[in-house]
Amino acid sequence: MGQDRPSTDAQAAENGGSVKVARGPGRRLHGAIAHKLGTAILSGQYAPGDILSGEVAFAEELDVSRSAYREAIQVLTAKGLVESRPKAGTRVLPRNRWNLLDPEVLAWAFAGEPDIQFVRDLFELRAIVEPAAARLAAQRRDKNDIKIMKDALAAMRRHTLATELGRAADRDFHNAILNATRNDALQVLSASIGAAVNWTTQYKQRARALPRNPIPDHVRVFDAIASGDAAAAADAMGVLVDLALEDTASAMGG
Amino acid sequence: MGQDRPSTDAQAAENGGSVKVARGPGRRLHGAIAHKLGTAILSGQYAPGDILSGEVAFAEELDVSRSAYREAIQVLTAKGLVESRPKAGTRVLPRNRWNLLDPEVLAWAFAGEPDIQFVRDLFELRAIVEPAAARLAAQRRDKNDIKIMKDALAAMRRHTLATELGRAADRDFHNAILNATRNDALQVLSASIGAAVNWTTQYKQRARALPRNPIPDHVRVFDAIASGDAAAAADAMGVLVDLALEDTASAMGG
DNA sequence: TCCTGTAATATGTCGGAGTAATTGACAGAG
DNA sequence: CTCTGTCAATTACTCCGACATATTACAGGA
Repeated sequence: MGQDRPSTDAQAAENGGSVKVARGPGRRLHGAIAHKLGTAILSGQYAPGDILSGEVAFAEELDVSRSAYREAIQVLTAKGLVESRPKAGTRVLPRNRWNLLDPEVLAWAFAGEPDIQFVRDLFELRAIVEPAAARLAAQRRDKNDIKIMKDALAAMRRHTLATELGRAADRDFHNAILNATRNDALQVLSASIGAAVNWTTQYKQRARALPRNPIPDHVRVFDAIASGDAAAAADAMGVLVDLALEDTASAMGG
Repeated sequence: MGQDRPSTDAQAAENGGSVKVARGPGRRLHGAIAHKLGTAILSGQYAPGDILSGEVAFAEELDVSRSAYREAIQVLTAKGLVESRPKAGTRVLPRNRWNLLDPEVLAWAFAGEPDIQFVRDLFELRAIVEPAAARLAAQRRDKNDIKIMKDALAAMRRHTLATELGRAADRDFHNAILNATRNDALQVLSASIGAAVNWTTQYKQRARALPRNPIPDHVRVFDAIASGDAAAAADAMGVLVDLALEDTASAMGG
């Protein structure tokens, strides 16, 4: 069920501007609108301080009802991207008000060409958080955590990282580490950053095959956590993050 | 904060159970609804997996229109607290889907009696992030950053930390450090955590006067950053966080 | 027992009407 | 000329009632 009714192209001849929002399956209309506006803001198409058209005008331009449009605006407001006030309209907030760590915002940021500087910031944050997470995991993991990590590692060995199974195993491995930290805040944060950073992996893969075998580095992290060596775990994870940074940088920077 | 009386709101009278949502000035109705439901979820009043009443029923119970109720639900959905599906209703998502680092979610978490374990998690994360931020600030600060920090420090000396001016100066000081990191992601994250952790300061203050003079510790951080000594900056900030943790723990745990 | 089609139900979407609040302009006082 | 208070216009906000759509649950048949 792609396009609803092209029957209204009569008005296309009239204004030629009604850009209907594409909505995939399982995706609500207001979600699609939020995605469209969110990516537009994150890509810089709307700059902080800009004022969006009035509700009625914008909703009509998108060919949606005001209800759907407003619900989308509430989503953007909840994520700190915009702010609406009577008489003043809806304006894009300054960048430091954005919830840049919100998973959906991160997805919007990586929907188009991601800002190099922002990717650098995320890697920097990851280099801070992930080793600390590994340290905590080494201190708090139990038998069950170790088993899950071992299984994931085995799956990574079987399937290469180029396959979906392999990437799933990689995610499982890192998630197991996060679970072992017993820290919900750290867990949520690290999962978001990890997912976002892995978006860049797609570009990297597209450029060329992975030049390095990632298994040994993962094994080093696993051994340190399993043996309860906190310092070694933080160290090994730091190496892992650094390598990912190098690969991504060389793939993006040229 | 809110005088939300968890009492059973004995509405045995004829008003049929309309528990009107209180909405302060500058606070939209849907925002008030989101706040009410958000705090209810964060406080455990609704557990993950629970299904909220139908839109029509719930909206009528709150004595608001379905539109306003729906916009509030969109806000909660955007923050990962709930998920709505046709015929299935709106259910509370598992805790690991919540955007715990969203400023508004943090505010909701601290609206009532905050969960001890969660506070512990936040302090742990802060102990990871803040020293790293101080390290980066020491490496990247410029003349202007140093001037702002120095001014804030002077203001902290003039006004005690018990006054609003003093706390504002403290915030300025820490914000100056974050700005000096030149890392947007780190900035947003640290600002959220810092604000949330400072909520606990209110309880701490209420319990007893601050037992320690915080100025010398702040000076140590400032000197290290100003002189560009990254390791010393991280160290001094670590001390600062540890001291805050001790104070809060003794005030909360006894 | 399993599968398939059908019906019920709650969310999703729509359009319009009326309310409330903020801003910007204007007039008057200092 | 500047400042302050009031007023009006504009805009988002809220409410309402109806219809569309998707998903679940149940009943019927293989």
